[in-house]
Amino acid sequence: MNLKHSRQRDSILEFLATRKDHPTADTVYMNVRQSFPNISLGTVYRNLTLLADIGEISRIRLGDGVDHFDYDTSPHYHFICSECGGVFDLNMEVTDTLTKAAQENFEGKIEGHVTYFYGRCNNCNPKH
Amino acid sequence: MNLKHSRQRDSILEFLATRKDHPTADTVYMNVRQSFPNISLGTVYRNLTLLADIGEISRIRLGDGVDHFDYDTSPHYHFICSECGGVFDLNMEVTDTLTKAAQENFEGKIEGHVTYFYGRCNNCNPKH
DNA sequence: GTGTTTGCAAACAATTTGCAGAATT
DNA sequence: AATTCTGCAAATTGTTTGCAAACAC
Repeated sequence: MNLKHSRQRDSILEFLATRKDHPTADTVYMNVRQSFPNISLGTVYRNLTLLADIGEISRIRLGDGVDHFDYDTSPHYHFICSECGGVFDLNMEVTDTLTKAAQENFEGKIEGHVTYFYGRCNNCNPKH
Repeated sequence: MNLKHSRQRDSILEFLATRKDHPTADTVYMNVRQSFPNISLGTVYRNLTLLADIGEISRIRLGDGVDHFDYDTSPHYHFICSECGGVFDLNMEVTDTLTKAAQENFEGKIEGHVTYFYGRCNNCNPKH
Protein backbone atom coordinates (compact mmCIF):
# COMPACT_ATOMS: atom_id res chain seq x y z
CA MET A 1 0.00 0.00 0.00
CA ASN A 2 2.29 2.75 -1.29
CA LEU A 3 1.27 6.36 -1.24
CA LYS A 4 1.18 8.47 -4.33
CA HIS A 5 1.09 12.19 -4.36
CA SER A 6 -2.26 13.89 -4.76
CA ARG A 7 -3.03 17.56 -5.06
CA GLN A 8 -6.38 17.08 -3.40
CA ARG A 9 -4.78 15.50 -0.36
CA ASP A 10 -2.26 18.31 -0.13
CA SER A 11 -5.02 20.82 -0.25
CA ILE A 12 -6.98 19.10 2.52
CA LEU A 13 -3.93 18.93 4.77
CA GLU A 14 -3.02 22.51 3.96
CA PHE A 15 -6.48 23.70 4.85
CA LEU A 16 -6.50 21.79 8.12
CA ALA A 17 -3.19 23.37 9.04
CA THR A 18 -4.77 26.82 8.94
CA ARG A 19 -7.55 25.93 11.33
CA LYS A 20 -7.49 25.68 15.07
CA ASP A 21 -11.16 24.81 15.44
CA HIS A 22 -11.12 21.15 14.42
CA PRO A 23 -13.42 21.22 11.43
CA THR A 24 -15.67 18.40 10.32
CA ALA A 25 -15.36 16.59 7.01
CA ASP A 26 -18.11 18.73 5.59
CA THR A 27 -16.38 21.97 6.53
CA VAL A 28 -13.19 20.70 4.96
CA TYR A 29 -15.17 19.83 1.84
CA MET A 30 -16.79 23.27 1.63
CA ASN A 31 -13.44 25.00 1.87
CA VAL A 32 -11.28 22.78 -0.27
CA ARG A 33 -13.91 23.08 -2.96
CA GLN A 34 -12.78 26.64 -3.49
CA SER A 35 -9.50 25.35 -4.89
CA PHE A 36 -10.93 22.11 -6.30
CA PRO A 37 -14.50 22.78 -7.43
CA ASN A 38 -14.93 19.17 -8.56
CA ILE A 39 -13.61 17.48 -5.46
CA SER A 40 -16.10 15.07 -3.98
CA LEU A 41 -17.08 14.56 -0.39
CA GLY A 42 -16.01 10.95 -0.76
CA THR A 43 -12.48 12.02 -1.61
CA VAL A 44 -12.42 14.28 1.41
CA TYR A 45 -13.52 11.45 3.68
CA ARG A 46 -11.09 9.02 2.10
CA ASN A 47 -8.18 11.39 2.61
CA LEU A 48 -9.10 12.41 6.11
CA THR A 49 -9.34 8.76 7.05
CA LEU A 50 -6.04 7.98 5.36
CA LEU A 51 -4.26 10.93 6.97
CA ALA A 52 -5.60 9.94 10.35
CA ASP A 53 -4.51 6.34 9.81
CA ILE A 54 -0.93 7.31 9.03
CA GLY A 55 -0.91 9.73 11.94
CA GLU A 56 -0.61 13.00 10.03
CA ILE A 57 -3.78 14.32 11.61
CA SER A 58 -6.04 13.08 14.33
CA ARG A 59 -9.69 12.22 14.36
CA ILE A 60 -11.62 13.54 17.33
CA ARG A 61 -14.91 12.11 18.51
CA LEU A 62 -16.72 14.33 20.95
CA GLY A 63 -20.05 12.60 21.16
CA ASP A 64 -21.80 15.17 19.01
CA GLY A 65 -22.33 12.68 16.23
CA VAL A 66 -19.77 14.17 13.85
CA ASP A 67 -16.10 13.46 13.50
CA HIS A 68 -13.76 16.41 13.88
CA PHE A 69 -10.23 16.55 12.51
CA ASP A 70 -7.19 18.13 14.03
CA TYR A 71 -3.93 19.06 12.36
CA ASP A 72 -2.25 19.10 15.76
CA THR A 73 -1.52 15.50 16.71
CA SER A 74 0.30 16.27 19.94
CA PRO A 75 -1.62 15.09 23.00
CA HIS A 76 -3.93 17.79 24.30
CA TYR A 77 -7.43 18.16 25.66
CA HIS A 78 -10.48 19.57 23.98
CA PHE A 79 -13.42 21.60 25.08
CA ILE A 80 -16.74 21.51 23.29
CA CYS A 81 -19.33 24.23 23.82
CA SER A 82 -22.78 22.83 24.53
CA GLU A 83 -24.31 25.99 23.12
CA CYS A 84 -22.60 26.66 19.80
CA GLY A 85 -20.84 23.34 19.29
CA GLY A 86 -17.47 25.06 18.91
CA VAL A 87 -14.38 23.06 19.75
CA PHE A 88 -11.35 24.58 21.44
CA ASP A 89 -7.96 23.40 22.58
CA LEU A 90 -7.32 23.52 26.29
CA ASN A 91 -4.12 24.85 27.68
CA MET A 92 -3.41 22.23 30.34
CA GLU A 93 -1.09 19.34 30.91
CA VAL A 94 -1.98 15.86 29.82
CA THR A 95 -1.57 13.45 32.69
CA ASP A 96 -1.68 9.71 33.02
CA THR A 97 -2.71 9.84 36.66
CA LEU A 98 -6.22 8.89 35.64
CA THR A 99 -5.07 5.94 33.59
CA LYS A 100 -3.00 4.67 36.49
CA ALA A 101 -5.86 5.08 38.93
CA ALA A 102 -8.15 3.23 36.56
CA GLN A 103 -5.68 0.39 36.17
CA GLU A 104 -5.55 -0.33 39.89
CA ASN A 105 -8.80 -2.19 40.23
CA PHE A 106 -9.08 -3.45 36.70
CA GLU A 107 -7.94 -6.82 35.48
CA GLY A 108 -7.48 -6.06 31.79
CA LYS A 109 -4.87 -3.77 30.28
CA ILE A 110 -5.75 -0.09 30.11
CA GLU A 111 -3.91 1.57 27.27
CA GLY A 112 -5.19 5.09 27.51
CA HIS A 113 -8.12 7.33 28.00
CA VAL A 114 -10.18 9.85 26.11
CA THR A 115 -11.27 13.00 27.88
CA TYR A 116 -13.05 16.05 26.71
CA PHE A 117 -14.64 18.90 28.58
CA TYR A 118 -17.94 20.60 27.96
CA GLY A 119 -19.70 23.74 29.10
CA ARG A 120 -20.16 27.25 27.73
CA CYS A 121 -17.47 28.94 25.75
CA ASN A 122 -16.54 32.52 26.40
CA ASN A 123 -18.91 33.77 23.71
CA CYS A 124 -21.91 31.75 24.83
CA ASN A 125 -21.41 32.23 28.57
CA PRO A 126 -23.65 35.09 29.75
CA LYS A 127 -21.74 37.72 31.72
CA HIS A 128 -23.33 39.56 34.63
CA MET B 1 -45.47 17.08 27.72
CA ASN B 2 -47.07 14.67 30.22
CA LEU B 3 -46.03 11.08 30.50
CA LYS B 4 -48.40 8.21 30.16
CA HIS B 5 -47.68 4.73 31.22
CA SER B 6 -46.52 2.26 28.61
CA ARG B 7 -45.83 -1.42 28.95
CA GLN B 8 -43.17 -1.24 26.27
CA ARG B 9 -41.29 1.44 28.15
CA ASP B 10 -41.49 -0.58 31.35
CA SER B 11 -40.09 -3.55 29.58
CA ILE B 12 -37.19 -1.58 28.14
CA LEU B 13 -36.30 -0.14 31.52
CA GLU B 14 -36.69 -3.51 33.19
CA PHE B 15 -34.37 -5.12 30.68
CA LEU B 16 -31.76 -2.41 31.08
CA ALA B 17 -31.85 -2.92 34.84
CA THR B 18 -30.70 -6.51 34.41
CA ARG B 19 -27.67 -5.61 32.35
CA LYS B 20 -24.33 -4.32 33.48
CA ASP B 21 -22.81 -4.18 30.02
CA HIS B 22 -24.44 -1.04 28.61
CA PRO B 23 -26.29 -2.45 25.65
CA THR B 24 -27.01 -0.63 22.42
CA ALA B 25 -30.49 0.20 21.15
CA ASP B 26 -30.36 -2.80 18.88
CA THR B 27 -29.53 -5.19 21.71
CA VAL B 28 -32.38 -3.75 23.74
CA TYR B 29 -34.63 -4.25 20.74
CA MET B 30 -33.59 -7.87 20.26
CA ASN B 31 -34.27 -8.69 23.87
CA VAL B 32 -37.44 -6.75 24.51
CA ARG B 33 -38.85 -8.35 21.39
CA GLN B 34 -39.08 -11.59 23.33
CA SER B 35 -41.81 -10.06 25.47
CA PHE B 36 -43.20 -7.74 22.78
CA PRO B 37 -42.77 -9.44 19.43
CA ASN B 38 -44.31 -6.51 17.60
CA ILE B 39 -42.29 -3.76 19.22
CA SER B 40 -40.48 -1.65 16.69
CA LEU B 41 -36.94 -0.37 16.74
CA GLY B 42 -38.37 3.14 16.50
CA THR B 43 -40.23 2.68 19.74
CA VAL B 44 -37.10 1.42 21.43
CA TYR B 45 -35.14 4.47 20.26
CA ARG B 46 -37.95 6.82 21.25
CA ASN B 47 -38.13 5.39 24.74
CA LEU B 48 -34.40 5.20 25.30
CA THR B 49 -34.15 8.84 24.27
CA LEU B 50 -37.05 9.79 26.50
CA LEU B 51 -35.70 7.88 29.48
CA ALA B 52 -32.30 9.47 29.02
CA ASP B 53 -33.88 12.90 28.75
CA ILE B 54 -35.73 12.56 32.03
CA GLY B 55 -32.64 11.13 33.68
CA GLU B 56 -33.87 7.60 34.34
CA ILE B 57 -31.01 6.13 32.35
CA SER B 58 -27.93 7.56 30.77
CA ARG B 59 -26.72 7.57 27.22
CA ILE B 60 -23.06 6.78 26.76
CA ARG B 61 -21.07 7.75 23.71
CA LEU B 62 -17.75 5.97 23.47
CA GLY B 63 -16.69 6.96 19.99
CA ASP B 64 -17.49 3.57 18.55
CA GLY B 65 -20.29 4.96 16.46
CA VAL B 66 -23.10 3.45 18.52
CA ASP B 67 -24.90 4.79 21.53
CA HIS B 68 -24.86 2.66 24.65
CA PHE B 69 -27.37 2.90 27.46
CA ASP B 70 -26.82 2.49 31.15
CA TYR B 71 -29.37 1.87 33.87
CA ASP B 72 -26.89 3.14 36.44
CA THR B 73 -27.00 6.93 36.31
CA SER B 74 -24.58 7.52 39.17
CA PRO B 75 -21.31 9.07 38.02
CA HIS B 76 -18.78 6.42 37.15
CA TYR B 77 -16.17 5.72 34.51
CA HIS B 78 -16.29 3.28 31.64
CA PHE B 79 -13.81 1.07 29.92
CA ILE B 80 -14.22 -0.05 26.35
CA CYS B 81 -12.25 -2.99 24.98
CA SER B 82 -10.60 -2.20 21.65
CA GLU B 83 -10.68 -5.88 20.79
CA CYS B 84 -14.20 -7.09 21.51
CA GLY B 85 -15.99 -3.78 21.96
CA GLY B 86 -17.23 -4.78 25.41
CA VAL B 87 -18.01 -2.02 27.87
CA PHE B 88 -17.30 -2.32 31.58
CA ASP B 89 -17.75 -0.16 34.64
CA LEU B 90 -14.59 0.91 36.39
CA ASN B 91 -14.25 0.73 40.11
CA MET B 92 -12.63 4.07 40.79
CA GLU B 93 -13.57 7.43 42.19
CA VAL B 94 -14.87 10.19 40.02
CA THR B 95 -12.89 13.33 40.60
CA ASP B 96 -13.32 16.92 39.54
CA THR B 97 -9.60 17.63 39.73
CA LEU B 98 -9.43 17.49 35.99
CA THR B 99 -12.32 19.89 35.52
CA LYS B 100 -10.74 22.34 37.93
CA ALA B 101 -7.37 22.09 36.19
CA ALA B 102 -9.05 22.66 32.86
CA GLN B 103 -10.91 25.70 34.15
CA GLU B 104 -7.75 27.50 35.19
CA ASN B 105 -6.62 28.71 31.81
CA PHE B 106 -9.98 28.79 30.12
CA GLU B 107 -12.22 31.80 29.81
CA GLY B 108 -15.56 30.08 29.33
CA LYS B 109 -17.42 28.00 31.89
CA ILE B 110 -16.46 24.34 32.12
CA GLU B 111 -19.37 22.32 33.41
CA GLY B 112 -17.94 18.85 33.33
CA HIS B 113 -15.94 16.30 31.46
CA VAL B 114 -16.40 13.01 29.74
CA THR B 115 -13.75 10.35 30.19
CA TYR B 116 -13.56 6.79 29.12
CA PHE B 117 -10.70 4.36 29.09
CA TYR B 118 -9.72 1.90 26.42
CA GLY B 119 -7.41 -1.08 26.10
CA ARG B 120 -7.79 -4.85 26.32
CA CYS B 121 -10.25 -6.43 28.65
CA ASN B 122 -9.30 -9.41 30.76
CA ASN B 123 -10.62 -11.83 28.17
CA CYS B 124 -8.89 -10.26 25.20
CA ASN B 125 -5.59 -9.52 26.93
CA PRO B 126 -3.12 -12.32 26.12
CA LYS B 127 -1.55 -13.78 29.24
CA HIS B 128 2.03 -15.00 29.30
C1' DG C 1 2.54 0.45 -17.81
C1' DT C 2 1.34 -0.45 -13.05
C1' DG C 3 -0.90 0.99 -9.19
C1' DT C 4 -2.99 4.70 -6.60
C1' DT C 5 -6.43 8.29 -6.52
C1' DT C 6 -10.49 10.59 -8.09
C1' DG C 7 -15.49 11.78 -8.98
C1' DC C 8 -19.73 10.07 -8.99
C1' DA C 9 -23.46 7.62 -7.28
C1' DA C 10 -25.14 4.12 -4.74
C1' DA C 11 -24.82 1.69 -0.33
C1' DC C 12 -24.67 1.64 4.49
C1' DA C 13 -25.45 2.15 9.53
C1' DA C 14 -27.45 4.47 13.27
C1' DT C 15 -31.03 7.21 14.48
C1' DT C 16 -35.14 10.18 13.86
C1' DT C 17 -39.67 11.30 12.27
C1' DG C 18 -44.66 11.56 10.13
C1' DC C 19 -48.75 9.45 10.40
C1' DA C 20 -52.95 6.81 11.44
C1' DG C 21 -54.50 3.78 14.76
C1' DA C 22 -54.16 1.75 19.61
C1' DA C 23 -53.50 2.34 24.49
C1' DT C 24 -53.63 5.10 28.72
C1' DT C 25 -55.68 8.40 31.78
C1' DA D 1 -62.77 12.50 25.20
C1' DA D 2 -58.22 14.04 25.18
C1' DT D 3 -53.65 13.00 24.63
C1' DT D 4 -49.77 10.08 24.63
C1' DC D 5 -47.73 6.07 22.66
C1' DT D 6 -47.08 2.52 19.15
C1' DG D 7 -45.88 0.16 14.72
C1' DC D 8 -44.61 0.85 10.36
C1' DA D 9 -42.14 2.86 6.77
C1' DA D 10 -39.83 6.53 4.93
C1' DA D 11 -36.51 10.19 5.78
C1' DT D 12 -32.19 11.99 7.59
C1' DT D 13 -27.39 12.21 8.77
C1' DG D 14 -22.73 10.93 8.63
C1' DT D 15 -19.71 7.97 6.44
C1' DT D 16 -18.08 4.23 3.37
C1' DT D 17 -17.61 1.82 -0.98
C1' DG D 18 -17.67 -0.01 -6.08
C1' DC D 19 -16.39 1.31 -10.35
C1' DA D 20 -14.39 3.30 -14.58
C1' DA D 21 -11.60 7.02 -15.83
C1' DA D 22 -7.66 10.16 -14.51
C1' DC D 23 -3.38 10.79 -12.48
C1' DA D 24 1.33 9.81 -10.45
C1' DC D 25 5.49 7.49 -10.63
